[in-house]
Amino acid sequence: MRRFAMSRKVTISDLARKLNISPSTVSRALAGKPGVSAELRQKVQNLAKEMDYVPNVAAKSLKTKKTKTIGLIISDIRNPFFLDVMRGVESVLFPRGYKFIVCSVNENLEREAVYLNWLMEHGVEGILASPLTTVSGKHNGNLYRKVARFGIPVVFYDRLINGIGDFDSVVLDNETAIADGVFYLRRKGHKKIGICLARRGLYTIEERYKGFKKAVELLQIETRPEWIIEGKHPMYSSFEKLKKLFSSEERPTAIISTNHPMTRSILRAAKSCGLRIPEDISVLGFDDLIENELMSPPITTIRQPVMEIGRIAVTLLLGRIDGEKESPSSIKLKAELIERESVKTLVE
Amino acid sequence: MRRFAMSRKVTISDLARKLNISPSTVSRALAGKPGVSAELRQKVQNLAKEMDYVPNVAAKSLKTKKTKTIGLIISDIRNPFFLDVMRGVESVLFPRGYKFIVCSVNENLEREAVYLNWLMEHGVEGILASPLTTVSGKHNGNLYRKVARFGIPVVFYDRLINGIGDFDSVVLDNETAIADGVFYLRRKGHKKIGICLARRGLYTIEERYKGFKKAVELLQIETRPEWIIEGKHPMYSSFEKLKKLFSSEERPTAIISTNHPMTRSILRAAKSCGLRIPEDISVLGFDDLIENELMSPPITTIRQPVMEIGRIAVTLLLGRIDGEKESPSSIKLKAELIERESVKTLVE
DNA sequence: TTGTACGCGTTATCAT
DNA sequence: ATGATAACGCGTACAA
Repeated sequence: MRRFAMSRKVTISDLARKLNISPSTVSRALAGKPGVSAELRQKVQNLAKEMDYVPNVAAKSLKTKKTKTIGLIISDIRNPFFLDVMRGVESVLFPRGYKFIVCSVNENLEREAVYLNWLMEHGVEGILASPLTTVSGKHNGNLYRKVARFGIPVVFYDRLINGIGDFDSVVLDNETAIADGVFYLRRKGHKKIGICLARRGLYTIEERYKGFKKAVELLQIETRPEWIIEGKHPMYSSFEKLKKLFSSEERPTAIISTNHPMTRSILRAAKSCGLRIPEDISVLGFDDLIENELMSPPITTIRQPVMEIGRIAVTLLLGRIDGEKESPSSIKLKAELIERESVKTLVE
Repeated sequence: MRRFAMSRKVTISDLARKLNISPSTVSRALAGKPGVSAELRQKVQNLAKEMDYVPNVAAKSLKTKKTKTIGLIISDIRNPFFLDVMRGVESVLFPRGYKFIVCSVNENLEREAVYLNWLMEHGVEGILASPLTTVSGKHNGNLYRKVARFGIPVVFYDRLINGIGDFDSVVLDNETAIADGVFYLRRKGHKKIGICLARRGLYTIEERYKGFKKAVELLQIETRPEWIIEGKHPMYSSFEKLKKLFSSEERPTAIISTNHPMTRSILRAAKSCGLRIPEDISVLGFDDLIENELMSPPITTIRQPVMEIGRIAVTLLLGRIDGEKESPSSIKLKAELIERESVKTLVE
């Protein structure tokens, strides 16, 4: 099989020349557009395969403005939450021929900005984003607006930016999720409940905290400032505070987590303090990975429908890409409480 | 601040016209190339910012053949292994201004082929791949070769394709990893050892199996066909076989896992059979996620340097992209045995 | 230092 | 049904 050494890539014009027809006909034939006889089309397609023709997306998108690519902005790649989001996203993107660029911004505003600019330059057709807000309330809202003005639809998932309502979004009903958790604990007889806020400022965490406060007030449950553990930058590091709390006599009977890494911290801290679960302290986890089931004891947890979030968000996005003009939809999904064995039933 | 309604995107020519200079000068000014006076350059850059100029990568790459993008082929997105690979990859890509497209082929040959073609069309500058081989020995070797001929460098990570040596690669020294595990178990007094092969045919798994057989023979350790558990399609599903093995009186004293999902299956099966670890059976895990540490007991495991694999692979790739012409390097990394509490010390 | 002219590979428009 | 031509936005060799 002879083949040009390390030659120039074969283009539509090469095919055209070889067949003594015009490039436009080749283009039509390959694109499956009308206006080419069936036989000619066949010949073209055969030759294309034979000559290893590979279409050039850059040239194509210069003309059509389509790249069949979207951007996926992830707030912290270390959180396995996003693995499931990616699965959900991928499952609808692949069949439609879309690719995605992963942008892990690591809770860093500048990185988010850099990536947004890259995505614009790259010509992605849409962006799925879990946007960042710092403790001091800073965010890239204006940049997101610029992206939208630039003609690139954006869908927020998992998180929102406060005061920016003109985007589609898919998030968990965070308040209710935690409130339901508190109700559950109360039903199990718990009246002293603490909570671990993975990181102040984050949309999800603040929402969950709101739910906690509301429920606690409603049920007139005791809680104390020392029982509200706040994570700090970097995430995953409220370990020491937890140990201190767990060593104290004044600890609550149950503690609620607000995301998966935080659940891990809680378990680790309990372990290192020699506390048994649920005998010495009850734990209500957040997020549900397989490991929760494997633990001893298995962890009772608040499960969010993660793949669903990804799937719905990307479906919304593709709708916009296809020209959907409705006003923005704000979707809130319900969490589910998975009962296992990390919460003790207290006698009243 | 007046701004054109929903106007055409601003291009280099727009900037040029506004400043009464030529597009080429604008191009040079923006690209930081010599041949423009400092003041003019400033003026251009200011105007660019003011007018929200966004460079068009498609047009640029049509000229330069550079997209600042690579493809990352992942064999199964459900395996958290790849989260760490992505972290490693990202950590060296981001500072260099490269983006990456994630392609999860889900152990499916056709999907791998589809993605490879997309990546070629898309004009990625390089591809990082964990290539697939089926039980029957099929693989996309020829397609990978075509990609290479097409001028796109490929680096294999985690897995290789048998008989295809003309690519750079970064993999674990799988044989030694498992062999060392066997030695370790033997030192702890174990003489009846089983192994769980996550899925036959996969490069990594077969290599690990080789290491097992060699070590077992060398040490003259007893093993039986029933103690070699084989996963089947779909992955993660040798659960029933494990339960059968664990319920039998004839079970080994220790069992070795060959990847993370398999470790989970083992633990789950042991649990459902009421076996205590390590009293009733010792478990040597493979891969190390945080959860291993949180388990009761914490899992002794073979840890591969996952982020390193990603980091080295992408570094190799960027080298090729930069024109490195050396002959392919095959890098093998060593695993590390993390001793925790899931392996019992047997009296001799 | 700056401008002119062309081409990258493709598609869309208009003509035949 | 097919062909000719222009245009997408940018970089670059060459000219000035």
